[in-house]
Amino acid sequence: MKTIEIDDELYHYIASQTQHIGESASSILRRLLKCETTTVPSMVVANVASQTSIKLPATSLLSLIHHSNYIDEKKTVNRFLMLLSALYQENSSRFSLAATSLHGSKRRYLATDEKSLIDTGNNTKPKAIPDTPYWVVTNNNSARKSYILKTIMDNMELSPSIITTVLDNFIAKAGE
Amino acid sequence: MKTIEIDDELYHYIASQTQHIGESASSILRRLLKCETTTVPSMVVANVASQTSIKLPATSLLSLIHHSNYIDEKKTVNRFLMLLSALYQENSSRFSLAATSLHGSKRRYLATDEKSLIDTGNNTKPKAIPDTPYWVVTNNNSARKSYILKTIMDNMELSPSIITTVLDNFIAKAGE
DNA sequence: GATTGGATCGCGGGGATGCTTT
DNA sequence: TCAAAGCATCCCCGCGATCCAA
Repeated sequence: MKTIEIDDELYHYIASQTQHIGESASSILRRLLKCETTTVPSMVVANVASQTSIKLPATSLLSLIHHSNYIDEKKTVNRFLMLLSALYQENSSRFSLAATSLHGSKRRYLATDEKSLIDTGNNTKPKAIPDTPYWVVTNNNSARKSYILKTIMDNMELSPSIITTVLDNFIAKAGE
Repeated sequence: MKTIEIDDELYHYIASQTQHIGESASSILRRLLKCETTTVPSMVVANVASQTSIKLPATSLLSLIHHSNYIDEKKTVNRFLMLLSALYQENSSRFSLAATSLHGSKRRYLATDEKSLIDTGNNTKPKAIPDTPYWVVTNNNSARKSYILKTIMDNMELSPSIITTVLDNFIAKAGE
């Protein structure tokens, strides 16, 4: 362990990015420094929010689909996970609400633990949604992934135009 | 001013991102936390070069292997391509020199066109090195990929300690 | 016999397709 | 019986260790 000194403003910013009670500074920083990767969203939102103090809905989503990490990703699952992660960053409580009410006839689609996804189906192939307490079912086709995204976005009450943009983009990339 | 505790590895990573002698932790962190950009390797080199006008050898290489895009990448080929790309950014003329003199008994390993790699072997699976005019042969084991990296780095006359660091890291990740 | 290099083929992940259920 | 929705088997393809050739 090492100690570093940082100014108050920066300190508060970092502290505000805590995702788990008692999370260490190292853990928070590692996540934030990953921002060049997938997690742009949370940063972007945080920055925009602190600068404008106006809520700009779906900022992280829209920036994600224009971000090279997303654009260059050719596996549908990975884009799926990125979008879910961004949705969670967008509004974690609405996301949670949307998540719990979503399921198929047998399968649960989202949960905060791997096991309940494994237990409600065969070969569901659950994957953790990055920077999120959630897991998603993954063994399904692109149409269903799209459906899961749509349902969550609808429940989160994002604007219809944004939902359309995101889905059209997702489907277009999936079918090639 | 506030004090935070972080683990050693993270500390060294942050320290390695210093751009001005005596730069404060806050300053470094603010810069890193804004880096929503992506293309760190080439970016880093360009920035460092223009700001300091001192040649800092292998900066892009070392930052690459601490970068989440590299760390999180589990496919050896992709890390291989990233490293080659960083090496080219480092010094394209030395890279070119090193590239042309490198081959196996039948196969050419690097070329500026796909065809000559296909033609000098069966199933060579050439891949383009990102942000580079070069292609590499890919259908080989990790030991050979490592050998290719080593040979190029040696020919580019990077410092032995850097070469060791990069290779140890590459091999460690490959063997898991 | 040992070493170096080539490239076949085994393994694992992704997700479309086809079967099952409602 | 037909249609629609949902599940999960199974095919395909990329990676790269292993084995074969030089």
